[in-house]
Amino acid sequence: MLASTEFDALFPPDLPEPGHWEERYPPRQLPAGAEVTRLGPSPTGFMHIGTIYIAMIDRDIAHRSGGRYLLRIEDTDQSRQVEGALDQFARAFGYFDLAPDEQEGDGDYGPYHQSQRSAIYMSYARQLLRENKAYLCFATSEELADIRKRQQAAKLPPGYYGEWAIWRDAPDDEVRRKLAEGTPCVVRFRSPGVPGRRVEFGEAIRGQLSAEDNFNDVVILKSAGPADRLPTYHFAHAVDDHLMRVSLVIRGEEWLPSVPMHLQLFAALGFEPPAYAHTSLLMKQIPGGKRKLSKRKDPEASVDFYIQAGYPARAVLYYLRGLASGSLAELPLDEALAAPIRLADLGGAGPLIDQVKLEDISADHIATLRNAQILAAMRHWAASYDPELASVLEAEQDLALAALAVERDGVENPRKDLRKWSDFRSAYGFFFPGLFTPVRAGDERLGSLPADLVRAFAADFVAGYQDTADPQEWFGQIRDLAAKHGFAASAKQYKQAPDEYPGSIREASQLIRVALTGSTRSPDLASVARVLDRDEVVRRVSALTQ
RNA sequence: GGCCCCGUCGUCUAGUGGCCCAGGACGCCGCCCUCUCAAGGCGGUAGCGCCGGUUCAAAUCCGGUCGGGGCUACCA
Repeated sequence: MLASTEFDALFPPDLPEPGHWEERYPPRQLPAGAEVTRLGPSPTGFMHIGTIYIAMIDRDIAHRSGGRYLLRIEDTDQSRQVEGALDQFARAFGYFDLAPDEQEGDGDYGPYHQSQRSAIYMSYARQLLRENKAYLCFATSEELADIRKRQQAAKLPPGYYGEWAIWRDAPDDEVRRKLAEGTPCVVRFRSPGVPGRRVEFGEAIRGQLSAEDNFNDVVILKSAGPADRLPTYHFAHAVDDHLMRVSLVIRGEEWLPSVPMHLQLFAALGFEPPAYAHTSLLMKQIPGGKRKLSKRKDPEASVDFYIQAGYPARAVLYYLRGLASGSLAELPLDEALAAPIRLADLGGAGPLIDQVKLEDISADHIATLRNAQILAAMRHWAASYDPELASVLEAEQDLALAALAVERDGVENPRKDLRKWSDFRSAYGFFFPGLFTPVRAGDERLGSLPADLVRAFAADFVAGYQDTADPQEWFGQIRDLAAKHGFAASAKQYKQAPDEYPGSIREASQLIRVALTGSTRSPDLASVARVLDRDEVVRRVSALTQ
């Protein structure tokens, strides 16, 4: 093994000792039982909905226990960095109201970007080197690929261990020569594990687990520039979660297999390991089965998908909460959002994201909102995602409120035709003259009714139109005209002798419906007509006569 | 391949040895309401992966098996 001074020469001369960081980041003064949780997203693209899922759990557990929930940006892979990712993170936290208690610029345990913590990682790596708990490895990617190939051929576990760990016990002179040549190297952890040995550890969701101990000499410091070397996830996890005094690490299940290795790292560094909870992965249904929601392939994996479509944040949170804990899904939304999430209630199996269920929940939620609340949310959403609609809503707020009141105010079961804000245009857009194009006779939406009949009916309707507030009376106008123009009085009657009528009262109503709403499906016509007001009704039905 | 996690209706789940020939929600189907939708009401469809074992009794405990998912990078 090289002398300490030789290792020291690999790092900046003024690099502090670990003790410095221990003092700089003292244990937190928190009540007993308080949990400190952390969210560690990587800015390698849009935020995954699973990240919001975990953030919700992180915050819930931290706050309920009197602890803190912090955000650490895990940007140790500069090559995968994506422009604008941080902005999107902020947008996502804002939308779901999951802002962390502590993050860059707001907290005593920063920096909260791993790329800015290089000196810290190097201090601890140097310490491990001096203690012979880590070593320098000069293996090239070609050599590593070759090792892997041979291991595969020999049906051996892949990895850097035993005889394959060519630099683990390399002669000092060999190491010195490579160093002198300036050959790039990484720092590897000298794993104390041996193949076949088992370890046990507790896990907050799954209980007591056991696994084969890690015997892989994982990379802890990557080889990039000598000035500020960056750590791998594993090393950063141990160092940061210790120094940030995190007590509970909640992360995705994909990390479960590396727990034995992480435990070795904590032990080698002399750190108390945190408690672990590994949430099951959110899955997507695919033809052959299911797989984890993929950032690359699945638009619904992105938080932006939910924000753009305009699913209310509370509905999404409620849905995710139900996934986390089945009993919470049985509770009404407000109660469920207020109830605690217990780690032990989380399932071990990965749930399929069910868009239809989310829409049902969302529609139910929107149905409970007051018209003014919906309008406010709509305007906020439209400002970003539908500017034309935004300006219409801005100009016609009273009309919007009146439209939203249709079959929602003063009824026992309110309309549920809004599942997300982007539904508004198709469900309510027709109320606004600026968004409505009058329908003319011959339009295919009118079905098979002869154009002449449509014109005559519309002309009669306009001529005698009474803007009455009584729905029965209002529909009476259509009934009378339907009879006059030879429509059957009921669908049943029409069905019995379809050749004798152009249609029934149903088709007659449909004619007016299409004229007023541009659609064959709409809310109660009499109510719609009241909101549109007399002139607009006449204008729209008159269009049919042209 | 090796290691790890998981396995109740199509989906999310309740269920911690008798209360379960398995309950709820979403979906789907039917009926009712009805000027069309969205709803709402009523009814229905559908599941303990399989095989052994323990037990008076198993969805529940044990073993095996099969299946699904994850990990196996100087990505996180």
